[in-house]
Amino acid sequence: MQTSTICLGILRSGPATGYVIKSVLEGPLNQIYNLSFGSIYPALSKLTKDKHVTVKQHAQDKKPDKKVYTITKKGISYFEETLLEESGKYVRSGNYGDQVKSEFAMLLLFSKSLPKQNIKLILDERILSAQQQLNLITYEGPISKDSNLNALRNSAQGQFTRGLMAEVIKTAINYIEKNRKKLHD
Amino acid sequence: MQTSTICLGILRSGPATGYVIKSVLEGPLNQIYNLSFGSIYPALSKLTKDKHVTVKQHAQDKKPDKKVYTITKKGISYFEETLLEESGKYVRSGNYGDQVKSEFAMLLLFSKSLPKQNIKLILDERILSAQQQLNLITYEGPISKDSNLNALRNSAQGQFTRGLMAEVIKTAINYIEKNRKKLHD
DNA sequence: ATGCCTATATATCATCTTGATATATATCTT
DNA sequence: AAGATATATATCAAGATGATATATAGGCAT
Repeated sequence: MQTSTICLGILRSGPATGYVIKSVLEGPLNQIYNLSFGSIYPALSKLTKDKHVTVKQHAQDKKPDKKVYTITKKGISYFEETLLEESGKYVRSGNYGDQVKSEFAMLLLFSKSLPKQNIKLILDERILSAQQQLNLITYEGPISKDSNLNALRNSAQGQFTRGLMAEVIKTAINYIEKNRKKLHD
Repeated sequence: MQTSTICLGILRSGPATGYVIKSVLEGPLNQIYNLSFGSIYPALSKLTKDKHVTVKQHAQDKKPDKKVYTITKKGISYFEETLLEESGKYVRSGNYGDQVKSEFAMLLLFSKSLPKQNIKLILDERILSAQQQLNLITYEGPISKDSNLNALRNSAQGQFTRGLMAEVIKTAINYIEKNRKKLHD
């Protein structure tokens, strides 16, 4: 999915800065998608140029201007058309699809080459890390002070998606706890 | 994890061509990791230059030579050192970690903008696709004619990793079947 | 048999993404 | 008072992707 489409989808729920878009991706949408500033900022510039969003610059002394982006009617139409046209190609991708890059799984696959004590530590840390990620996804407090992006997270779609990711993480934790002895005993 | 490290890890189980390395990643290691030829071939060239692998060229008439790569003792040492040194940083990454890009989950998150009939079709296709991926992971037949890469897949580590991915996929299928009505009813 | 698809096999490259780094201030914590 | 964290944008080298090109063999359908 193009970075600009992701930005439009998030901006559909309310105006936001590039920084807030990244925060949403790292917080409640953790496990689902992530993007670097190096792709978010150019995408927002392109969207502005194409009139899919408007930008209001809040001048700030000796800091770069804070740029709040708002989706336009043209942007909403474009987003909805793009999503419908391209929906088919996202079915066979994603985190249990064909674009996976699980460095953790590769590490376990190669773990015959690691001392058993290290494997134990790695699995302990992984379980802790997964539990923290579970907390991030299930967190229900406000995302950002003055943002209505909570709506996206709390919508039926947001609840469904976050619930799916939460179940997947719980399954992984249980599996590791139940089967870890095969790797270090 | 660097592409060269992945290649060394796979070559540890037996000599292979770049094409076979990609096949392994797409078959039994589906869901775990994937790489394009555009990164595999340069990695193998660099590994050859660094004497971490040797290459035997099988001349083929009017075709590019078939290049079979074999890991060297130096390559094995380098692989084991690298894996141990960097193991810590792979714990917080991966397919339920922080480097996720689930286009499917994003599509569902934005699915309020799609006609309900399309959502139904998307979910049907996704379940089918997930079941196919499950078949790929659990497939026990030979990977490649003359390769002992089956050993990697059938090792305790291979079984653990593939079992983890299989459980995750099954959880996702069950979750979608149980909760899909929230998205299109 | 002729055409078409799939598998085997390497190579290249424009375009995009990442992860690091730089810059700057406010606010919270110790 | 110092140090860490949060807010906020921007840039860029290095690496990865997805498409495309090239070439042959084998299977299978018409």
